[in-house]
Amino acid sequence: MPQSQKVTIKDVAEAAGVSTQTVSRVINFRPDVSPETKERVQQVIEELGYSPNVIARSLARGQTNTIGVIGWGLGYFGPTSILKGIEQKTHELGFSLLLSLIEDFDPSQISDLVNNLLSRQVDGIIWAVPGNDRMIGQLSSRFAHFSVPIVYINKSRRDTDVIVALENQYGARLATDHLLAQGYDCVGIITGPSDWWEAQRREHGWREAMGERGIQDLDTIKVVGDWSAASGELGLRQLLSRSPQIDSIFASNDQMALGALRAARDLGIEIPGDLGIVGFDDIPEAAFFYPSLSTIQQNAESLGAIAVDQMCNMIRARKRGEVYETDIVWVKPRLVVRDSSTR
Amino acid sequence: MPQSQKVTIKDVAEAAGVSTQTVSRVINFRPDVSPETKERVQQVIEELGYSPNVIARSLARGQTNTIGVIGWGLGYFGPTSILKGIEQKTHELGFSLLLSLIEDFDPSQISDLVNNLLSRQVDGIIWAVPGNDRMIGQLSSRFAHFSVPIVYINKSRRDTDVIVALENQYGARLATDHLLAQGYDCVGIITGPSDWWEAQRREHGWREAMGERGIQDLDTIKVVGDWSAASGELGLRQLLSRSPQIDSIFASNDQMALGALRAARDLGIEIPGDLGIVGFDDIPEAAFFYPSLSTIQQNAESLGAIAVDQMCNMIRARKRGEVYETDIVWVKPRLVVRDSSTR
DNA sequence: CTAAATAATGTTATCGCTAACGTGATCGAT
DNA sequence: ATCGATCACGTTAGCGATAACATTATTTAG
Repeated sequence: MPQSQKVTIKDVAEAAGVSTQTVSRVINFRPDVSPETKERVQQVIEELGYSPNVIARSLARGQTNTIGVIGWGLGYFGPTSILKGIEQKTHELGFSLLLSLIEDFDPSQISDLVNNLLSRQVDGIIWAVPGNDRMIGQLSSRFAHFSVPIVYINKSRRDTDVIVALENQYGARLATDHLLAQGYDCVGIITGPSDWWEAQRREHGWREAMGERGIQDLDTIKVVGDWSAASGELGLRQLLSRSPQIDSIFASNDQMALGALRAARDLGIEIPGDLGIVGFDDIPEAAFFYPSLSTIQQNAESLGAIAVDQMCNMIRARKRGEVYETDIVWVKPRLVVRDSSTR
Repeated sequence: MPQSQKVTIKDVAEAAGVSTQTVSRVINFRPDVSPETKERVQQVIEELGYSPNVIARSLARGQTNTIGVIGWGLGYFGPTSILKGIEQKTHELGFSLLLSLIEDFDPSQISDLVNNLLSRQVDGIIWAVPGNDRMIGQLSSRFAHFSVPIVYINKSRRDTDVIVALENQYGARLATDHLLAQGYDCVGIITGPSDWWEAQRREHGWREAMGERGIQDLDTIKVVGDWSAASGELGLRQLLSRSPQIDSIFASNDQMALGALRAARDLGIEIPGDLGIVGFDDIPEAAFFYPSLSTIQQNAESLGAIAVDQMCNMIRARKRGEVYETDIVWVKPRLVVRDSSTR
């Protein structure tokens, strides 16, 4: 059926004995075509294996039905799940996805990427890069007067931005409160890099919960990791040697929790008996760690899906000349209790 | 600098007092433009913030500089790394990436996806879906007369296909031989679904190594998993109850190895003392399992990168009317020895 | 000093499609 | 019978770029 020579709308029109416009009407399901003509055209389309050239259509319509994503951190469970959610929703809504990944936060590289997406005439851009809040702030003010809508995933509030974000702070509270409720008294934290928004919010939630318990001097029971298991391992060792009163740990992601698990074992510390641990993310492996890891499950795919929904709403609104306004959309994580935190 | 009203080549031409063709020559670095004109045009471009409309250019040139990827299994380390490699190389070579993910192997859905990519006029398609060999066979014969080149990652040989593949069999041999060399005598296998090419090749490598040792009745020391940790856990239990003589395990991926690790612990089996385990993939967490997991490291990113290279070669060749031929390109994995297999 | 080559532009047609407008034919209502 | 509406199309003119060819100077060679 598919052939190498490209069949154009003109070929179809000639073969069916109608004008290209009529063919166009048929393939776009427009009303003013008689049933007979429609049938005939459809049959010719079938026979010739015609399929419209989306590029040409985009040029004529001034809309590409394509959205661009800028992402980071394939290899981490959260960002990957977000991308998966974005892709699914995008296709569900009949759009295509132009993917760009960044490695680091080089502003000029990012600028190039965005310009590249814009010159490819994407209808919108989803910013799915976690991390450095200040830098994103700069970017978003630069992006503000762009010709296409932008949706950000997981960044701090700025009035003019459309944002979909996980309630990181709430998740951290869930984790910390859970440990406290289990009878642990001093919950230390292994947090992510301090300029990451996610890390900040999670730390904030922990501070809040601890503060309500009247626990002081939180900085002495906190250590900063870099999301890697190695940093979690190191982190727990530092934390325990500095503050032996710590009897439980909230780790800002599961990898660091895994590192902590390993450090504990190497130090002869029993989990959950001597030390409780809760992670964040609920990576698929977490249930199989030893002991199985309690953690905060975030539905990252839905974050991505919601972002795409927002995006399409904005595109539609803009097309009709309306203004689309939204608040931040918050997605709630939930606590998954396993062995590492229940004594 | 960037403004909402789109600036076209015409605007630039008028502002610079030249024809659009001259502007086109400047932005495409063609020789026959006088230095003065060139400079003037470039300045106007700068001032107006002009950036060419890639969609229009694609239509005129008949080439989009875009390649489509069909992927599966974000959430698994291997496939995700492949995608990452593809993305990097794609951008490095000045192409854009249209991403499509599939969930299952529904042929009609796949057909739709491919047609979608083709109607978006991609210059080539990379098939980065592991799995069912027979189905891919069908597909690739259907794809054969397509108008764009296709590169497959990790599938079995077919003469007309361009393929980049990991030496799965070799990797499995490395793993099995390593266990045997460590003094283990009976290496059981937890393999992936039997219709997956990767699973087949890995099993084959294991069979080869075991056969050379003169070990018979391999089917009794084999169990089939589904790549998940849960199936690895179950798999080890089944294997040991059926064939107690097993003293080591080659698991076809790290997740299943993790499951086996956990089953062993729950059964009171000491690793690596009583049982040696080697996985496959080298996911970042593997080094932090307890005990740390010996495994086969595959450089999946380079698989993706090579596929893109091949793709671009094919595109270039086709543009010049040449025929591009290749064999399979093989990528070698390597053994990473950790605690789970050394006694 | 003239013909041919070269350099530096402009013109025209086209890529494949759609929007906007135009044109007959049919039809019901007055 | 006349008129406007509606239907079912066709025509024309773009979308924003490039390819191919045409057109001027301006050199260069013989």
